[in-house]
Amino acid sequence: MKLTEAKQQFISSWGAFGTHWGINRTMAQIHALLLISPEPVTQDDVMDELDISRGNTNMNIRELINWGLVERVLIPGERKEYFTAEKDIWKVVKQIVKERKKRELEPMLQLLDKLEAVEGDKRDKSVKIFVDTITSIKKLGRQADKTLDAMIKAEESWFISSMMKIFK
Amino acid sequence: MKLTEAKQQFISSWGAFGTHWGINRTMAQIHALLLISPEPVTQDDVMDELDISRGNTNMNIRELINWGLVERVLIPGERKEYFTAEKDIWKVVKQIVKERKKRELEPMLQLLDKLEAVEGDKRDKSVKIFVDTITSIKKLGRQADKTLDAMIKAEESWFISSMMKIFK
DNA sequence: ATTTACTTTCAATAATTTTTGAAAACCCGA
DNA sequence: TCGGGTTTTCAAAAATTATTGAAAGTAAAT
Repeated sequence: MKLTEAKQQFISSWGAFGTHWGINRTMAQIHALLLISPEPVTQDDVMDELDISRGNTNMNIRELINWGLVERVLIPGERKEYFTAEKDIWKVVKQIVKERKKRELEPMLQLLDKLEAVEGDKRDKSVKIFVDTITSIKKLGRQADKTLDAMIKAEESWFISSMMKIFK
Repeated sequence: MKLTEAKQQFISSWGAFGTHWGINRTMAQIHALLLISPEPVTQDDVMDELDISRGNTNMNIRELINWGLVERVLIPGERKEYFTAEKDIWKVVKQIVKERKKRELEPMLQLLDKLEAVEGDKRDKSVKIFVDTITSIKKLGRQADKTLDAMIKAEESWFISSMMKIFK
């Protein structure tokens, strides 16, 4: 397979992959493009390469910056902005985990705390099953939260070797 | 907070949560409803409770069955079908992990294998960065694959205590 | 064999999400 | 402060995804 074709396949599947994870296709594609670009690229490069509008490109690049996955790069003497993606995949994964934890897991845990305190007699079956469900989701959620915290702090090599020990 | 209100909040946030994970809102809501229902429920119960149409209810229940999260229950003497969700949250998580691994991670790893074998000279910078990116994604992906396999097989208590050891 | 109770399908519609592109804002240098 | 290159915004349009509901399908009961 030729490089050009391989790049396109990568970009398009990374995009499809993204949609399964609540990330929009274009944002994931731009990320993929930046990941495999040796040099920083401009908005116009992205527009040309992926054939999308200026507005769309701009919004999604900004969103990637919010996620901490892409950075602006200023090239001395150049007026245009250039962009580059973090290339260390382990860092990328940690960054995504960190953001999603903050945006999704933490609010969910807060909600569960509130819901667990529902009024009612636990001898009532529907109260019991509700509270039990909430409690067990919370328990697992808290464990996940701790585990992810540790992961965010971990070095890749340390993390992987720990996993190896457990899972052989 | 009253049980009725708590239930509604749970259902609605579980639905919102689902959308961040590539699951449609309704499917997640039905799942939430079944999770907190002490007894098996019928399609009509779901329709009434969530105020959605028959067709929609039917499709999403079937999808939950495909995911292995919900089961049909036949009640002797009753003509109607009843449905019930797996209540053990650890099993639910394992089931979801198993399905998503099969549907997403495995195909991605296969693609990466193909892409890694791209033609071209690694002294060419754009070839090098492409191959390096693919290789490192693959490496992490394979580790995740193994880890998830171990998790799928694990007992909750064993799994959690292993995690505790690593992450204190 | 027909009725009745229920389930499934799917074309049409509605809702939501994404994308566009032109206008406005921004920013640097002259 | 003006001009031109660049970025950002956002209302409108397009694309995608979810939902409806009526008709078709299925199968137990009579």
